[in-house]
Amino acid sequence: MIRSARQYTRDIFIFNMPELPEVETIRLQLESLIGEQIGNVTVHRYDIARGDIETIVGKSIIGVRRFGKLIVIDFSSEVSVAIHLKMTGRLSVLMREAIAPKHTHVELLLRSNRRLTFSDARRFGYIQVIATDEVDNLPFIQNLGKEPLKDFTLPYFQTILKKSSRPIKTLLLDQTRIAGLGNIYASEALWIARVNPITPAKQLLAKEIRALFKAINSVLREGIQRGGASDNTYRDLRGEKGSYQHFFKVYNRKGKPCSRCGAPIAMIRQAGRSTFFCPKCQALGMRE
DNA sequence: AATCGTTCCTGATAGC
DNA sequence: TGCTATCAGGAACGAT
Repeated sequence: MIRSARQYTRDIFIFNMPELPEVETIRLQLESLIGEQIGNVTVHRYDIARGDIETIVGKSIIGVRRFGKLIVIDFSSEVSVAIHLKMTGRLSVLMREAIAPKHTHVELLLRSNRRLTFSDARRFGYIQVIATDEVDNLPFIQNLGKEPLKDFTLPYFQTILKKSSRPIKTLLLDQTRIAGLGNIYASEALWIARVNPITPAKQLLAKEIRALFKAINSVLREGIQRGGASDNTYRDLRGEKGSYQHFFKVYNRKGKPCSRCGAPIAMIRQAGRSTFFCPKCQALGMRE
């Protein structure tokens, strides 16, 4: 396979970005800040801090919600902040005098002498101030698909699969269909369900759909239980790693033996993303 | 309406 | 050692 004029002999460095379990881990930890009052706000980059973020000074945190991979912190006086970490965004709670992480773009000084910082090397993420009653109208939330572990049901899954000819892996990553799945958990769920990632969605067999539905829910639940996956860059609110990376069956395991059948794990590219799977026990089966 | 390709960005890496 | 091209990916956006 010719990828470029250059041959890469070593595996490429792969970031792992926050997906539903990682964002949920952070959301749970942010709940410990409920009741905190914002003393001051420092913005280092206004393209990352959208809207008039100074309006939260003096307000108290009253709740933390999650919509797919989007975090919403609700403050008193009907003000909210929507935060998307995208690839390398990170939220950290530090003591007042602690050195902020590299690439810190926004700092919230809390009245308890702690700071909540938003840092992001890639700068794809954002922190956006919005009226609480406008949160549900955010385009991202308006277009978001069903939420796994909540209202994502088997009949809904069957319906969206039947309507799509896209490769199943690509469909799983579509946030307007299913909220919160990313590259890791989509690949892992497909391995568990023994479904080939390039299978057109509408061609999945009934038993494959049921297996995949169960696998999506189980990988996300286990991801949350393990505090997310820190294959590389992800850290939680306290700067600590999750442990789900130790349980990867396919993700970032190119060439390593499948734990089920021993065949080497393959890596392909789909819609510009890397997909890891076992070519033997996730072989494309017979379709009518 | 659904799907696809491009874009944003920079740390890590390999090759020279 | 230093320089440079390449690559990773969530989701917005434009094109088909």
